[in-house]
Amino acid sequence: MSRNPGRQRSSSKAEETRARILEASLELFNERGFDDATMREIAARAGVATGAAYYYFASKEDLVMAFYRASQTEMQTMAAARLATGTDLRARLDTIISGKFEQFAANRLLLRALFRTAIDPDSPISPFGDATADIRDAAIALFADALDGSDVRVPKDLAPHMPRLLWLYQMGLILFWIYDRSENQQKTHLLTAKSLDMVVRLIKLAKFPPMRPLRKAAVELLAAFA
Amino acid sequence: MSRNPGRQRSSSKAEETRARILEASLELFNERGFDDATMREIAARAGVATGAAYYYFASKEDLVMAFYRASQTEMQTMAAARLATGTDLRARLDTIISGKFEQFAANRLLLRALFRTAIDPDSPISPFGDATADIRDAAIALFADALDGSDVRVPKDLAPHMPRLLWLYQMGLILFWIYDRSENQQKTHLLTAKSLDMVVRLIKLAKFPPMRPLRKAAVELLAAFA
DNA sequence: GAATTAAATTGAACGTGTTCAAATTCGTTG
DNA sequence: CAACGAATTTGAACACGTTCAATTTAATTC
Repeated sequence: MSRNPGRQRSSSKAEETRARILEASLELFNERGFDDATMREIAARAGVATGAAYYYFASKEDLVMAFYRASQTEMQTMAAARLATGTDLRARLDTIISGKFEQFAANRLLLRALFRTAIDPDSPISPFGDATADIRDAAIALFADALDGSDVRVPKDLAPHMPRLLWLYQMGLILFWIYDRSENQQKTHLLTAKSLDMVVRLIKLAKFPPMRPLRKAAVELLAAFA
Repeated sequence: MSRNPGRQRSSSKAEETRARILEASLELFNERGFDDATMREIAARAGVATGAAYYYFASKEDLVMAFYRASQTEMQTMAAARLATGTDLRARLDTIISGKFEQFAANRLLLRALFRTAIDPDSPISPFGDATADIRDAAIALFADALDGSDVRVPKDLAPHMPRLLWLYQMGLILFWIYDRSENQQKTHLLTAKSLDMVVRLIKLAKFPPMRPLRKAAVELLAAFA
């Protein structure tokens, strides 16, 4: 819907209406929270009728997803640039994860709403669902980059699963962030720092013989759920 | 509201109406799922007007919470009984975890709805919130029992954190179960079996020298978030 | 440039969860 | 037992997210 119609340039008029609705919704979500912002009010602020919002967005939740998708691409370019230098794995992972939290910080109310609906498997914005596959793949690819450009050698059997595993780890941190009531979510940042140490240490340990049976079990498990 | 009014016995008439509404809601939630069961239909099946449901329950979600509260105590006592025999750690953990899934199985649709509200940090039934501390502590104590009665020796520094860690692991499995669309949730059971192998292996490995720095880091992290 | 097709926009209407003033039931009191 | 008041029950009404037939606007075709 409204994907570039291919006629003229990029159908500027409609594109602008869509942008106005999205912008109005983000404002209201962050002002009042997801539940207390009404579609009627969003449409009114964007200067269109109620139904227009549904012409451009499938649902109220879809507005949040549009924001999420937009911020993911922004993240993409941001991280790609920052990832250009340095080979230290911990620093590279921190770039991605802390970068994401920086982005999240400004839209906490909105993202809490996102996660609440996202947790429902039937929701189109479930982070594990089909509809968000593109976003998820892009995020996972970022971790693959971080690994590839680093000086750490991941065992061959584990390597193909590692990006997905790191993405899952990040999701866990985000879940913690949702619950984190500490000022500026410093608890999350502390957890990120400390757990990142462990994660990197674990990756480096993975290649040594005593870890072999554990690693094999892990790989077998990961393969079964690919 | 409607807590024992203290006059006569337990105000049998009202109590029965309340029970009828709760029963009707559980039926409909499991028949159609949370979203497709309407309050009007629930009230109709219970033989009362729509508003009556709101006299006894604060909201539609509160109906799910009422079920959760009722079934929670049953869960604990059941698992405790089964834990009486055997010293194999893996078997003991499996008793707790698989036991929980057995009880979950009958009310899958309903529990999915529950989780949706529970994930909201502001919800009174958030599994990480203050209001559910007693339930959570009981569940964690169950894992402490499983460890204590087993033949596996957990390193002293790690031991006090282990029950909470296992509870967290169980929460992860439950999250997976929520999403698991496979028949009879066999994927969850496969994941439980395989990951349980890894968990037990990791616990047994934890005491060996090469793991010491990693273990220390883990303990430090756990201590910071106690 | 008129006719035709597609895109964009409208706002009333539907079914929902929830609220609430009014009506009813019921135990208690005088 | 009459009367009072609290507990219970009712169903219309409200605001919401969402849908959709109808209308307007823009683009394309001949």
